[in-house]
Amino acid sequence: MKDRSTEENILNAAISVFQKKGMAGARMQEIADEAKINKAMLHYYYKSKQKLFEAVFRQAFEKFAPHINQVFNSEKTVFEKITEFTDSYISFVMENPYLPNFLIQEINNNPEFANLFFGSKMAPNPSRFKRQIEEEIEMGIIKPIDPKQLLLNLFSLTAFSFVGTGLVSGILNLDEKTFKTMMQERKILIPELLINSIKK
Amino acid sequence: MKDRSTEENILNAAISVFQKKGMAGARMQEIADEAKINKAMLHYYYKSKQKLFEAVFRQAFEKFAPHINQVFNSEKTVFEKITEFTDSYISFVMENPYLPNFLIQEINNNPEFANLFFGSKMAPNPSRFKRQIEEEIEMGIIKPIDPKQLLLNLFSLTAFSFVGTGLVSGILNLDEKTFKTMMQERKILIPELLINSIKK
DNA sequence: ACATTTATTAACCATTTGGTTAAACTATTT
DNA sequence: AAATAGTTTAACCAAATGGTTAATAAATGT
Repeated sequence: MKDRSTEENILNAAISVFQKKGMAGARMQEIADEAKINKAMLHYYYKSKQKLFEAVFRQAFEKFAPHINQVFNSEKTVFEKITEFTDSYISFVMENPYLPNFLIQEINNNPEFANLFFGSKMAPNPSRFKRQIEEEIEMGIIKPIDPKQLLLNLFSLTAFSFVGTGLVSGILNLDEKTFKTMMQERKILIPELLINSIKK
Repeated sequence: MKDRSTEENILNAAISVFQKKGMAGARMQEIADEAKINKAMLHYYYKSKQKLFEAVFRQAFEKFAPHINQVFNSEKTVFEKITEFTDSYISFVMENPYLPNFLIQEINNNPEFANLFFGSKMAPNPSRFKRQIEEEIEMGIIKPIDPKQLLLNLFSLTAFSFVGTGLVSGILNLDEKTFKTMMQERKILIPELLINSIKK
């Protein structure tokens, strides 16, 4: 952290606190402390906790959406998309480990609010990808599958480890180092698993 | 809900509220309202919010652990375990949709507290299952794999849909009915996917 | 240099929230 | 039936929390 503007400092502190504790668990005072400024500044730049939360949520959503859109809207083949998504998404999440959990949590807690984002232009749209799957099935490249199930498999396999870190590490007895090694291995393992299951 | 004892009513109300809103988001007043009793009763039967939360967490953990132990400690083959876990776990979670998310969330938020449970006797222990995998590999039934990765795949594919319901439904544009249909389909789809990937 | 706008702070305020208390009400015991 | 123990409630309390204010400091324009 360099010598950023106050407003940026606040947003960064808010990202850190909100993503770890969620809307309900976050405290304005803690955000102020982390940003090393007076609590009143939070309200000076962002009117309310809700508004500040919205800024954090928007930032998270905008960081996350491109990874999905890469799958939905690029020119690559399905196999390439699976491989590249897995790799880039795992790398991304390892550097933003709280982000997927934060998005999931707050979307679950406040569906109407989340729909503002799913209704917007930047919202990922799966229709093109669905068409692509149908085409590749017809061309005999991949076996018949429900595109939704394939996507759900892809998202599950890549995201769950991070969302459920604590539970997973608890059940499997993983320390942090083992966990990270496994995630690197999964960059190969997941595409292998998914591609093998659909290739003809 | 019949005409249970007050203490049971409180616990049920607490389960409902805590599982939906988490420790931080839950309000004692809301639990009292849901149990249709005075807020002081919560403290009469359970000393504090923390204690009440612990009762809810314990109940959730005790409901959840057997599904894992079924995989870890039964006499079945690996293939049978994959099939049976998927089926029973998806059924279970469809009836307790907030439970996995609740566990994951609170374990992430409070790892030291969670370790009390992972350290206890009822805590799932994967060592027997790991040995079984090694044996079946040696016997030529399944391909060489890391047991931890197999388990992680199994848990990811079954649990993520429920933990990330909102996000998944948002991205894939699912209504509740489609979601439920897909989950039924996954009882077949997931074992197929996993077994095919490891059978020799 | 002076005035004006912008940024920042310390002190406050109102509401929410977990928790307590004293009194009332309901069994249960003798 | 009186005494005792257990249950339930309304009213209350203190701390935490989101938010405001008024005064001050810093920057900017003239």
